[in-house]
Formats: sequence, C-alpha cells, structure tokens
Amino acid sequence: MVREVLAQGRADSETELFGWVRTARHSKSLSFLELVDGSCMAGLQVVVEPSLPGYEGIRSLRTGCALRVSGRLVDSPGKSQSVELHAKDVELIGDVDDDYPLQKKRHSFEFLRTLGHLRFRTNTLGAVIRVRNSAAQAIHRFFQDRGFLWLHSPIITALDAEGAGEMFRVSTLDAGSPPRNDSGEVDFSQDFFGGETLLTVSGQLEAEIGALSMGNVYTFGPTFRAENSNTSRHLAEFWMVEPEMAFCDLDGDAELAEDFLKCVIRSILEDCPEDMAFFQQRIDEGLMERLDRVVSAPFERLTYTEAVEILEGSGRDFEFPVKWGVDLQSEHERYLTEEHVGRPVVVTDYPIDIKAFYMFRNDDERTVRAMDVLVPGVGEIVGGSQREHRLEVLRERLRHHGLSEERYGWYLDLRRYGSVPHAGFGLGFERLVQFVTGMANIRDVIPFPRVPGNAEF
RNA sequence: UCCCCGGUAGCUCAGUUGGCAGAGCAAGCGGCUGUUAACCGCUGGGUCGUAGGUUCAAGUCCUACCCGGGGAGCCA
Repeated sequence: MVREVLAQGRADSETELFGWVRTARHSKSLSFLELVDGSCMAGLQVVVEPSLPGYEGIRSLRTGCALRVSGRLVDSPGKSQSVELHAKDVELIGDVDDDYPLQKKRHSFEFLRTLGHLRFRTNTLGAVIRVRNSAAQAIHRFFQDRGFLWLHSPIITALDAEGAGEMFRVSTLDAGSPPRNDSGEVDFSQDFFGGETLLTVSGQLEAEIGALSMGNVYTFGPTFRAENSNTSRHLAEFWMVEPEMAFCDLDGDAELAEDFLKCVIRSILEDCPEDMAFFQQRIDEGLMERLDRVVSAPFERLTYTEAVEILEGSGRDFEFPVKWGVDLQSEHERYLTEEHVGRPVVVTDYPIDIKAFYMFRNDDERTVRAMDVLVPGVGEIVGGSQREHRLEVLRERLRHHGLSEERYGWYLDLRRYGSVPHAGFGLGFERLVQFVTGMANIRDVIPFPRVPGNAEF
C-alpha cells in the first residue's frame, strides 16, 4: 500500500503497487503519475521515462486510470515528496472514459453528493472515511478498555422509545391493500412478526436491560428517524453510541461522556495526523485549536437553571426569549458553548416537563437528572440521563405521561427485581465525525447518506 | 414542515438598464529537459432547471412547479 511505502519505504528497494492515478503530468522527456490507493492522504509519485517499453501508452494516462506499477524506490529530488518510484513496469488495469467527472481541482460538496459512487476518490471524502474508521475503532477501544460489553441491540423493534422521533415501519404486508380488522384499521397481527414493528430510534431501553444484568454495556449501531428534517446536522439513518452503566448516577455519566470525547479525539489525532492536517488546512482553520481546547481543559458544568441565568444576563437579543421552563434553542446552546465558555459545556438538571418519562426525578420534583453535552460548531453532540430506578416514581411518571403500565411491564420489572441507580447517554456518531473533521454538512461524513427524498444505493 | 438564497458549457462561475452566450479549469490536438491542482498554444463544447406569461425582443421581468444550499423546528 502507498501508506506503507511512504511510512517505511527505503530508497533503492524494489516494490509493486496497485492504485489509481490522481494526476498525470507529462513533459517531453518524462511523465509523472501520482498514484493513490485510499490507504492514506498522500499519493506516491511515479516517474516514467520515455525509454520504458510501451511509453506511448503512458502519455495517455490521466486522472482515474487504474494501474499496477512496479519499480525502484528512490530519494526524490522534488520538493513535495521524500521518495518516488522509478517505474520499470506500468500496466493499465482499467482505463477511464474521457467524460470522467472528477478533475484535479476543487469540486463543491453539493456536486460530489450527486456522484455518490465516485466521491470516495476525492481527498476530502477519503480523509472522512479514514477518520470515521479510526473513530469507530477508538470508540470500541475506549469501552473495551473499561470493561464495557458491546450489546447488539435490535434494529427491528416494537418499542417507540417514548417519542424519540417519527419511525419507519417494517412490514411485509401488501402496501396497496393491507388486511384490515373490523374497525377498518390495518391488521398488523397478520404481519410478519405478528404485530407492528418499526426501525429502532434508540437502543437505550434494551441497553438498560443489559446494564441491569451485566453492569456496563454499550450499543453501537445504526439508528433511524423518519423526521422530515432538512438540515446539515440530521440524517434519517445514522449511527449511535449508547453506553449504559449500572450503579451509576448523572455525575458518573457526565464524567464518562467527557472522558469518552477526549479519548476518542486524542486517538484520532494520533491515528490520522495527515488527514487531520488536511481538514485544518482546507476545511476549517480553527479546527485544531478547537480540538486542543476539548482535550486539554475540563468541560464546563452548568445546571439548566444556571444556564438560563447566564443567558438572561447576557444582554443578548435572542430570537427566542429565554425563560425557565422552556427548552434551550440552538442559538442559546451556541451562545453557551461558543461564546460564553469557548469549550464543551455539560448542561444538567432540566425541567421535568420538557424531558422523557424515564429520567430520574430530583428532590425538587421540578427537574430531572438529564444532561446535554454541547460543543462549539455542532451543538448537542451527547444527550443522556440518570434513569428513574424507583418503581413507584416511575409508575407515577408513566401515569403522568398517559402511558400504560402493561405496555411497559418489562421496564417496570427491571425496577421490581434488583433495581439499581443507572445512567447512560446517546452520542450521534456522525456528529462526532463532523466535530472532529470540521465538515459543515453531516451528509459528507457518512458514506451513503439517507435524507428525506434521497436514499441512493 | 417554515423562512431566505440559488439553478447559465463536463466542473467552478461572470453575464450591466431587457438588445449577438462568456471566462478559467476539464476534454481533443500540438508544444515544453524534474513536474507538484505543472505550464504554453489551438480546437470542439449551450433546450440558460421545467412549464406558462409579458414584450418588437427574455439568461435577465412575472406566475407555478422541480431540484440544490443556508437557517429554523424536531433531535443525536
């Protein structure tokens, strides 16, 4: 691979490589081919002399051609690379038609999104895919090092996770004329699973089952929301990381979230220095400084009540006025993390009426032990809470939300049989990749974005 | 779903008060003694998003629709 050759290639060694031409420069007496293979940002410069048999064919090579190249690695007299390959044999494996749409110039991300099968070949998407890979590995390593078990929560589910979002239905019924019951409603008892099933919006409830049996667990897999969201921060299919810890309160949860973000970011910086340098240089000038502030300083901790006081005292004229009891808007979160502290902020203890039924009720009975981690540029990257583990309080909360005890029977069972305080959070994997790379649009940090109106491939 | 902006050559864009459709890059051909998004010359390349309308005349003005982007809401 190019990565190996550049990292450890010794001058005067023989080597063979497979890859694609990124750029080809021909002069009268020489041809220069930049060969890339996806293993790293940089390409290897291949120098071809006219004395090589078949040199006429080399002159028609251009961006996109697939090649096998063998030759001798030598110190490069050029400025932009330390070694280069002097070709002894060049085989054209796959030619490109002359309407190849990728050029050796900057393309807009909008245009590249229309070429979902070719955009992987660009510097930026290549770097994103490598950083994404590195981030996924770092996430597993973080949890594995701490004894968390990877729990494979189901993708097809009958739970709606209490209104986390609109859901996609999974069904094998005839969409044109589904069976109906006496009252004219679709009869899902005749469906594949004998009942209505949906794509998961969260593995949290299943993770609680895991945590209350195995201690510390995490889920890491695809998640689906059928919301008609058209923003640079939302996908209909995205990956989510959801740790859940038994014998743990919100403080432990917030601590884990902070350690987690710092560890994963450090790991990526170490693992992908070239890709990160590219993002700093071409995508976001403030990237490294921002990431440094994340890994080097403690996150700010604020209660919701304190956050509201800060916002009220800011002298800012927000579009949505701040008032205790209403949820923080994007502009409020931005002000807190980007301007007030300039680092990630953990906001805790939100009003009970704007949060889900399963969150632990504080003694004041008007707030719950919920937290959001806000980061500059992206906003909410983590949302979590300590869960309500007290049977009677949970029953009361269910009643208050108009939810039936029968439906949540198994959830109540977990509180009847050896219940313990437990807590967890959900992290949007693509939002993490966005934050780490500085990419503006979430559609450019996932290989195959699914958004309203588009699910190509 | 709502608000704002945009759609002109393969790509990135310019196009003035309504008056002959433009540039750079890419492609094709030629040149160039080691290039770095190489460079230099020449050539080809257009249903101006779609459908209507106003006008002697529409890329330009009006209406509707489609698509894209930014912001908001929903959230991760």
